[in-house]
Amino acid sequence: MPKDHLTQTRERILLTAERQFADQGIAATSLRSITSAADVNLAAVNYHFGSKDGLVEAVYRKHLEPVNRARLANLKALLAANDKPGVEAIVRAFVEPLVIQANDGADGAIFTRLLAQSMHEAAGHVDRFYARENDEVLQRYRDCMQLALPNLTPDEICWRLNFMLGTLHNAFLDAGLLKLMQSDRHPRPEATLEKLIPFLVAGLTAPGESAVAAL
Amino acid sequence: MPKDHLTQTRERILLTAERQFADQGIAATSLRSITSAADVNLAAVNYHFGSKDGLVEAVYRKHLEPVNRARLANLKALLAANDKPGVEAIVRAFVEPLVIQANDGADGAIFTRLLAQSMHEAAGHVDRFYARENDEVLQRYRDCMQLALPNLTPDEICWRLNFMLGTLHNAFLDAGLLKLMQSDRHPRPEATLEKLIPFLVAGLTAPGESAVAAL
DNA sequence: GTCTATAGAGGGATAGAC
DNA sequence: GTCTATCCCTCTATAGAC
Repeated sequence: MPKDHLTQTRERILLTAERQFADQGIAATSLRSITSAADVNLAAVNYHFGSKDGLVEAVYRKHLEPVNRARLANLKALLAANDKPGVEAIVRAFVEPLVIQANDGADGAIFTRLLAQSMHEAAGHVDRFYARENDEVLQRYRDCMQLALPNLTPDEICWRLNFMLGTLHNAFLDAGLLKLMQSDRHPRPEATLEKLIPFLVAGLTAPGESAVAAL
Repeated sequence: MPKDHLTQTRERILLTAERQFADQGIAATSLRSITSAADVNLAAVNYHFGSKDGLVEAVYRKHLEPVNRARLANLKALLAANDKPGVEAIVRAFVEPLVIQANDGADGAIFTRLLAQSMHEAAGHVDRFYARENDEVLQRYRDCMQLALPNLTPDEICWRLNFMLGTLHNAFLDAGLLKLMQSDRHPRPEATLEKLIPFLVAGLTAPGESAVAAL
């Protein structure tokens, strides 16, 4: 019994929704707009996802869970192979899953754009799910980063991880304002990654307060 | 004839709007919500601003124009005093107006949060105004940054300015995910600035492609 | 310049037939 | 699992009295 295309409707909604959410924002996207573009019935959203919020959470879960699983696995492997990993290795362990995700089929790159919005739509739908999902991952990376950068205070580590997240999310936002300034319209995720790594590594390893005070 | 409180209604709308836009996002904020919180009549928005879009643009104009004026003035002063400014000086010239703005009265800090959303609501209201307003400023800073970092390709300068913008906007986003990780709930803008500068300067001055190729 | 009242569009959700 | 039809709500914008 092939069940494959029994879920076609559900998948079509999901694919169309993530595209429109990323393009227009979640609040500005109506279920009617999604279902008509996906060529499915309006009521199907509520049947398959319960509500608009349910659909939003499904979109996030679909993409965010694999990324965070990979981040945790990478970190574990890194710590198993080396009891004091370098900063660049840690950054790559965190960022590469996002690049892999961005290259995953036609819809992967769309989600990276959506991700950039997530930090701001905090007041709304995502809030609890998104924050909780990321919290564990960030705590582990914070601890590992502290190992790699013992000269920085825990406080400073938090600041810099926070900066890194901001940089990261905006970097994949379809090049942000970059397109206003040059010709390269749609950089591949790998190209962005290779520009990003030196910037992040240098920022993270910059001399901190204690180093300045030591002068 | 004191005209001061003849514009009270207009000001109240503006103040309430920027707060709610920053908290909930523009699309998710209704004129009803604004006018009832501001204790003014619903129709007053259309009288004073023409439309919701008009109100949005007024909020942006109010805060963004002074910031960008200061950025251009700072850059001009910097180039007048020194024909090859340092990276840190350039970064400060760009970022400090934002900090000053964030400390401007009760509503300044609110706008910095709104600013972080602007890169993502591009599809909507702000688009043309916000992009055009920032474009000139960014071009001048790009040119100046190229002077300070002659080893980087123009392409690389653009990437890094873009990264800087992402970092910057998220940094003032009410500390983003930082609050999940530690106790310091509402860092002052100056505190954020001092953490931010070393991160940005290090990232911007990191060795680039040409430097790597030279090895 | 401020108000009430309402037009007119569009939103999410659901009941019930198939 | 899919569809139509519809309920009920909220939204922006405006007309017109004061």
